Amino acid sequence: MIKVALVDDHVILRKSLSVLIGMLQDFDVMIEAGNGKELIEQLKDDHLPDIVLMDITMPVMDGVETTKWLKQNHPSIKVIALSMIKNDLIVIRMLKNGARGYILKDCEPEELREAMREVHEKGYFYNELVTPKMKGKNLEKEEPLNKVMINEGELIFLRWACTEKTYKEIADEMGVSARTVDGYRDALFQKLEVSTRVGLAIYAIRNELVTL
Amino acid sequence: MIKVALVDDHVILRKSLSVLIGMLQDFDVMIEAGNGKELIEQLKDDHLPDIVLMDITMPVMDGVETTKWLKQNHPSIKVIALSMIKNDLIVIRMLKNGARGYILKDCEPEELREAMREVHEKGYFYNELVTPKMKGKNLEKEEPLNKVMINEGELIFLRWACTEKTYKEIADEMGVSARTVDGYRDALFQKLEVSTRVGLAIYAIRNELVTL
DNA sequence: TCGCACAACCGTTTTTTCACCCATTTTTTG
DNA sequence: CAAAAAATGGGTGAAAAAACGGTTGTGCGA
Repeated sequence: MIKVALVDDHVILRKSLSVLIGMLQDFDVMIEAGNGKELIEQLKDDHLPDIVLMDITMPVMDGVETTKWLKQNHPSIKVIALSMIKNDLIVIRMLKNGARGYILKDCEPEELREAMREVHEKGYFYNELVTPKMKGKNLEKEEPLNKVMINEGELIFLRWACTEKTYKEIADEMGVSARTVDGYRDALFQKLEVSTRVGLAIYAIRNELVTL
Repeated sequence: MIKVALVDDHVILRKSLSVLIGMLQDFDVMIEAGNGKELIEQLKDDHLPDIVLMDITMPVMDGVETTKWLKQNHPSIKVIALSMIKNDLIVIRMLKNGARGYILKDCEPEELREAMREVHEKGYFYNELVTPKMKGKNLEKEEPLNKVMINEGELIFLRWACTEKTYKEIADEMGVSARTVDGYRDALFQKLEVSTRVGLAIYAIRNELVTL
């Protein structure tokens, strides 16, 4: 029996997915959690899941943070990202933090089953979403995996850009000069191919870079 | 047997919810659709569902549009809105267009079951999300149901506000003067209690007023 | 050690956004 | 019908955002 944990903030999806997986041969849902923190609280060292199906956008503790924590504290647990969106940046962020696969919420149940089986047997599941990101890359190192790689400062700024604060106020929050913030903005305009602050916010939301 | 149709754009949720509902006594999922248009295409006059569980944010044809269409073309079909968010405005919009109930995606399966049963037997399911909106109101009439009632022009503007267009360009798109657009903006700033365009966009997205 | 790339920083100019003031017309309502 | 409310269009000025052209310092590899 392969032990599965489900982490997603929508009860209905969690419960019904639990039923669906429970019907599959060889799989047993042992943990359900509404966010990363709830998952961690339920983990017991002598009774860990083999696989975690992890949503990305969640309150309290999101999928990226939780995957990172699992990699450090329970590296034997294999995380599969379960996301609503198809986006290079978020795929890379999850893989870099230790996810073994990345599938969409509108995949067929059969693909989900195959992903869980492969991850359990081979340790990874590389579908067409993941493969292009793996071409001779070492995910452990900080390499420029993608032209659209956003660095830490830019990411923090991007999240602030989704608020009503002015750039000046964002600069204060981040502890850098207003001009530096302008630089982040200009860099992101180029990388993300947008030209307004609304464009930034929409991008961040669409790519689950912010918790709304 | 109560015949149920599921309309949601995420295959996994649809399939697993279908399994969950199928396990309940008296309920049978006869239609699954990824959006309103798919639902309509599958409807046959001699074999209609009793209940439709309707997601709100969907591509092609969203939950509000689809509910409105069903009310006009198949008033016997009872729609229950199934949403991710708890928000007065979207609750009212769904009810005004004919929905018989409104439940959240993170409710317990038991509440879903109760909602379906009540809607089928009594014609409506009013939980704590809906009741406050019904106090002596006639939803058929265009009444000021709420202080935060957005009119049609403002709603169209609000959707444009989630793009990279300037107000001038939005005015051209809407075929009104730039000043009128300013008026829409100022009215929404007050009603929605925001003060920047990013605030508008975030509100619209958070409340599923736009299809991202 | 010499560039090279890149992040952080700075200043200026133009465009857009926002906050006030207002008038006119249409619709709603008592 | 008359009064009230809502929708539309308008102007000005201050603030913010965006486009542009720069400098400096640091790390890294050829």
